[in-house]
Amino acid sequence: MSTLILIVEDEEDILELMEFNLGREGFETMGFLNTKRVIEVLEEEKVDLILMDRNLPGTEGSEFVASLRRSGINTPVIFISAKDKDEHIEEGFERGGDDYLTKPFSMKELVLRVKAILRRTQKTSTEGNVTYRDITLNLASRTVIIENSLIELTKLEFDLLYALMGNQNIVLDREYLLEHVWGGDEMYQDRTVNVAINRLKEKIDPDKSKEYIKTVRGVGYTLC
Amino acid sequence: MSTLILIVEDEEDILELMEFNLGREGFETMGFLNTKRVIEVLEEEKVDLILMDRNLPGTEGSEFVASLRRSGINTPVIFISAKDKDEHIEEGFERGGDDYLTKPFSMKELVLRVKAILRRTQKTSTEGNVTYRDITLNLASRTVIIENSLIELTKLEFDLLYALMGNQNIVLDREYLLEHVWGGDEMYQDRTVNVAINRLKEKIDPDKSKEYIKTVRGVGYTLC
DNA sequence: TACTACTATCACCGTTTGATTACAATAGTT
DNA sequence: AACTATTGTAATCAAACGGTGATAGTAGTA
Repeated sequence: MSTLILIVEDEEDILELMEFNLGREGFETMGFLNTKRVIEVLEEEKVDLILMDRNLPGTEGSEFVASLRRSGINTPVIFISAKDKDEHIEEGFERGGDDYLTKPFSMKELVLRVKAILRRTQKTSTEGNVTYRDITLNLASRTVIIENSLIELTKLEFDLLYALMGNQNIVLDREYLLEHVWGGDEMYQDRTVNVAINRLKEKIDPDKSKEYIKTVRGVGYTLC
Repeated sequence: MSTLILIVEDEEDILELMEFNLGREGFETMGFLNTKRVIEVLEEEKVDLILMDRNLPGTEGSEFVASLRRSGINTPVIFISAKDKDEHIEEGFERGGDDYLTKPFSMKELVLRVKAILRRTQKTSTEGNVTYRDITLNLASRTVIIENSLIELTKLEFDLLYALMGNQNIVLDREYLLEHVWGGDEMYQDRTVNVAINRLKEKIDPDKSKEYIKTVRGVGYTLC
């Protein structure tokens, strides 16, 4: 899943330069010399960030963004402009810009500001997932997806699976699991882990064909 | 619920100037001349934004922020510095900064960048609508529309629903909800949340056919 | 094969947790 | 003041969860 950046900039050489530099950083870009077809694109494609020149012939870039906002499009925007007076900065921000670059700017700063904005806005979408083979855990939603279908786990089962998945290829002994999954000060028997593992196995692999969790006799359990 | 900005700046007159200008815009500020007591404050108070001078005597501001990030504190940061070379900008961003201001800067630009970051991070603080399935919240008018008809919610119910809708697919535990919805310093019981959720459910889905809010046993609640 | 040590599995049942209702306290309104 | 709306807390109930003991199973070893 790559990141798509839409650029509106009427100076063709600058546009190319921006596309080149962002492309080199692994971003996908779509460049436009004016705002004509931009709305259609925004409706069709999942655009992650817009770089918008404010000094466009015809429409003002900030006016265009303001109209996007009115129609409910909240894609983040970085304005680009030669104007560097406070009043213009203000106007740009007020109309829904997330950042501001004034020409001339270095390509390095462009890339850095782009990354900073994306870091802020993309959060949570990809972070917080753990994967092992065809199992995916999402920590935030506490969901478990196996082979594209949702599996229901109890809190203990989820925590247990998370402990195992966060330590792939490492054998976790019962003492460790009781400490980290069960936690607290209560004393439990080692056997408790066996039963919990068993219940977990039953849920994530009912027909026992996958063998996700391997028992290491005399030690503990592991995903490997 | 006001916005709290924490400022670390060793030049006392500049610090005062910043506090004055941000205060005038309705922000609460806490100023520090060094990083000594900052961590304690971050742990106690809900800080919305940090303004961090990089040229501090002793610790580098960016190094300090890097250590915050390592300990899991993700409060947004704007770096302030006299250094304006690319390499330093880069270092600031890489270490978890969200924006960068170089001295000398105008108070107007400071305020604008602060607002821009807050807009981005606090999401839809007052602007815009939030939707989930056939529920639409309007933050400005604090109204709730479900299936095209208006639903009356109390303040608490609205705030609770907003918290859930602003964190779709994320399980919110009771502690989080008490902190963010109830706020304040009072101590409430976890059970308080149950009852509030129950009342909210009754209003948004009287015949219990929609199942908007899912209970995650042992953890909390989520919209999913 | 026989023995041993460890593990899987099952069923039971106490504990925990959440839903729901009722009540009390408080604040806001008329 | 009387009334109403709001919301925290207590009480009750039902259900889910999970720890434990008993028993069966299995791998390792001689």
